[in-house]
Amino acid sequence: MIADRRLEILRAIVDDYVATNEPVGSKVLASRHSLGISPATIRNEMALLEEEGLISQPHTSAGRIPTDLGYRVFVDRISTVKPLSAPERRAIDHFLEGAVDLDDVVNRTVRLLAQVTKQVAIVQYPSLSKSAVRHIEILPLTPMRLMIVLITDTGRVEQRIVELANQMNEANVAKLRSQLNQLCAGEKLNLIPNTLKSFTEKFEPAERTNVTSVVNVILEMAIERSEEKVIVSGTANLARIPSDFPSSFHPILEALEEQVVLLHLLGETADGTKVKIGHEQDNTNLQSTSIVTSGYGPEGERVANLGIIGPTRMDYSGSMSAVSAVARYVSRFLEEGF
Amino acid sequence: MIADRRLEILRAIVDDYVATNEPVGSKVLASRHSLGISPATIRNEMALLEEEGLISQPHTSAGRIPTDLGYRVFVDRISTVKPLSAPERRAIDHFLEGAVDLDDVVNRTVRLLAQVTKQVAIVQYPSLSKSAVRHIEILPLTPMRLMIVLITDTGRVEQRIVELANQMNEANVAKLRSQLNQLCAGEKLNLIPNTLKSFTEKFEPAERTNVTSVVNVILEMAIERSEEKVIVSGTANLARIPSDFPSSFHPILEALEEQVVLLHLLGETADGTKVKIGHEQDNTNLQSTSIVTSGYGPEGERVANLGIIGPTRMDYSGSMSAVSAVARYVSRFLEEGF
DNA sequence: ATTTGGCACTCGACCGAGTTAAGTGCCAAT
DNA sequence: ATTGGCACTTAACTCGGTCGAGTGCCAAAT
Repeated sequence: MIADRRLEILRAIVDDYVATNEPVGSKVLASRHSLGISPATIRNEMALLEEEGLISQPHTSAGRIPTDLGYRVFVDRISTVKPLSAPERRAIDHFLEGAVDLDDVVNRTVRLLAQVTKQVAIVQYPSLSKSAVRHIEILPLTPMRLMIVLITDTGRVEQRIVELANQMNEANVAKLRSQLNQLCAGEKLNLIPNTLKSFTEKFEPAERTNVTSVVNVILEMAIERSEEKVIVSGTANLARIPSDFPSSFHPILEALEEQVVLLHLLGETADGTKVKIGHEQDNTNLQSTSIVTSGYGPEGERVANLGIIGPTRMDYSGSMSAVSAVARYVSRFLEEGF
Repeated sequence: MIADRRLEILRAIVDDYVATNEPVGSKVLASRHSLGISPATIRNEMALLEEEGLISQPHTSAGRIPTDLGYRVFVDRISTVKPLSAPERRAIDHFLEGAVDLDDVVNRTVRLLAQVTKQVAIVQYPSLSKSAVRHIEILPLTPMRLMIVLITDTGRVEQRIVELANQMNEANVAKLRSQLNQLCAGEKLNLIPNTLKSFTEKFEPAERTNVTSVVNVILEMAIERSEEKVIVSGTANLARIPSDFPSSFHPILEALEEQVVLLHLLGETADGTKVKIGHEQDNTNLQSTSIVTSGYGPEGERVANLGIIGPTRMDYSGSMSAVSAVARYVSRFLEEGF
C-alpha cells in the first residue's frame, strides 16, 4: 500500500513534468507546490517511488520523470475529472449544429476533438455490422447496370454498382426492390446473410442470375468488416513539441496511416473512457504514445469508438474529460437522428 | 544564354545533391561524373552559375546546392522523362482493378501515388460543378422525411436528408422524382440552378412548400463548391529524412490538414504536368517544398487535379513521370466507367 | 584564349579539457 | 520522522585547437 503523501508527491511530479517537459527535482517541487515538507524529505519519498517503479531518472544527476507505470497509477488513483473550460464546453455543445450527414458528423467530431485536446484525434465510423437496414434502393443506370444503395439506421450510406448478365426492366427492378425491403428493413446487418439465404430460390431461372448478382452485392456490403473506416485529424499536433518524440516520429505517422493499426488501437467498443499508456500497447511503433478512447453510439449499444493519441507525457485529466464529453454529445446527437 | 556545358554542370549538381543530400564540391563532381574537365574549370563555371543565381553556398567553405531558380532551370531545360521502373509500371497498370466505387478509386490512387513517389500524395475528388447529373433519387424515410441522392456521371454520389413541413405520400414522391429526372438528367451541375428556376411554380400551393424544400436541397448539392474534397496520403514520408525540413515540419503538416490550402495548392485544373518550386508558392509555410501536379478526368475536359508534395530537394524527373502516368491511367479508368 | 595545377585562405565540424549547475544520497542533528 | 548540510555525480556548456573540405585566384601549360 502506498502512503497518501507519496501519491501526493507523484501527482506533483506528473503535473510539473507535464507542464514543463523537464525532469523535476526535489527543490523545485518543494517550492512550486506547497506540500509542507522539505526537499530532503521529498528526496526520501522519491527514492521509494523509484523503488516501486513509478518514477525514474534519465541520468544520475537529473530530476525524476514518471514511468509508464507512474502514469498508470496517476490515472487510476489520483487524477480527478478536470472540468472543461467555458469555451471548450461551448464548442462541444454546438459543433454538430447543422450537420448534414454522417460524413459531416464524423468529420466535425474528429476536428473538434483534435482542436480541444491539442492531440491527434481518431474517430471510427459507426460500425455497419451492429446497425440495421433502414432502406435498400435499387436504381437502374442502364438496362445492364444497377446501382445499389444501402442506408442504415446510423445514417450511413453505402453504394455499389453491379453489372448484370441480362437486361432487366423497370418493373422487375421495382418488384425486386420492394421484396428486398420487405425482408430486410429493420434487420440487423449481421443477420442479413441468414435473411436472404433462400431468397433467390423463388425466382425463375431466367431471372435468377441477375437477382443473384444483386443479392451478392448486398451481402458484400452487409458483411464487409474491412469497410470499418477510421479517420484521423490533427497529426500536426504531433510535431508541436519536437522533443516529445526524441527518435523521430516517422514510425508514428506511419502507424497512423494504417487503418488496421488504428482499428486495433481503438480496440473493442465498450462503455466508458479507457486509457492505454506507452508500453501497455502492443504496437512497438507507438510505445512512446498514450491513447484515450471512449465508445459512442446509442445508449447501451456502443457502436464505435473515438479517441485521441499523444505523447505519454500528456494531460490525462483534460484529455479524458474532453474525449468522454465529445463521445457523450455525439451519442446523443446520433440517437436523436439528423 | 547559358552555355551547354554550364547546364551540364548544373544537372550534375542537382543529381548529386538529390542523391546525397549534401552540398557538392568541385572535386567529387569531377570524379563522380565523367565530364572531361578538371575541378578548377568546374570551379570557374560554378562561380558563374552562382552569379546567375542558380546555385549557392550554405557557407564559404562548403560545396554548392541548387537554388529554387536552379531547380526551375533544371525542370524546364534539362530534365528528361525518366522511364518508370518495371515494378512501378506494373503497379500503376493494375492498381484500379476491381475498384468498387469512386471513393475506392480515389483512395487507391492517393495511396499508390504516395507509395511510388515516396512523397506526400494529394488527390482531389472530381469536381461536382463540371460533371453532369446522371440520376436523382428520392427516398421516403418517414412521411415527413426524405433522403435525396444525387449521382453524377463521374460516379460521385451525394446524399442529404430533408425534413418536410407537410406529409407527402409515395405517389407524389414518385411523381416528383420522375419530373426532376426528366429535367435534370444529363444536365451539367452548374446549369441546374437555371434549369430548376421556375420548377416550383407549377405546383399547387399545398404541395409547393415541400417541393421547394427538396429543390433547395438539390440546388445546395449542385452548387456547393466547398464540397470539393481533397484527400492526402503518405504524410509519414515527410519525416523520412528529418534534415529535409530543418525548421520543424509542424507548419507543413498543419498546411496539409487544411482543405482550402490543398485546393489552392492543386490550383486550376488543366492539362499537363506542372511543377511549383519552393518560393514560387504563395503559402509561406510551404516554401521549403515543391509540388508536382497534373489534371485528370475525361479527355479534353479535365475535372480535377492530383499531385505530390515533397522537399524542394526531390527527384523531379521521377515524380513528374509518376504523377503523369497515374493521372493518365485514372483518366482512362474514369472514362470507361466502372 | 582556355584549361589546369598549385597554393593560401576560410570556416564549419570535431575533439578534449575545464567549468558550471542541478540534483542526488547519506548522515548527523533536531 | 524530519531536516540541513555536504560530498559526489554527471549532462550541458564553453573554449581553444586541429582537421579537412572547399573555394578563389594566379601563373603556367596547352
